[in-house]
Amino acid sequence: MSKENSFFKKVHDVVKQIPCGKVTTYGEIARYLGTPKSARVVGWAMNAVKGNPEIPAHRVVNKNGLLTGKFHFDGTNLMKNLLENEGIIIKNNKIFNFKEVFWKISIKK
DNA sequence: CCCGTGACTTCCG
DNA sequence: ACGGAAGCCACGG
Repeated sequence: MSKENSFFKKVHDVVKQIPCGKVTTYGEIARYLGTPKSARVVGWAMNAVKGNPEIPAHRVVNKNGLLTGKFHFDGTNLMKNLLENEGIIIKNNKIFNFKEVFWKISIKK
């Protein structure tokens, strides 16, 4: 209950609302939450949700569109496979059409 | 309260 | 252009 207001919960909530075939960045999420310098915490929150199929953490990449968390899924091309499955082009662990699949966070509460 | 950790980001050389 | 280092914030112990 108390944790419902935690930074993690906010990150989880945002990531869960990422539309299919779209991706976003840690910094964008952090900035949306009001803490643009807490991008690392966002990534850390991803690790906390690792194993939750309801949270598409594979849709969250770094600012350069690089699949930095790829090694955290299973150490293989799982993350790449999931993204490609949504129509996202991955080139050398990086999103080729990053700007095309980039999702601007705009949640209405 | 202090310390360590981390899937980032930015600056400096 | 490339690589290394520092800064950053939140959480757990």
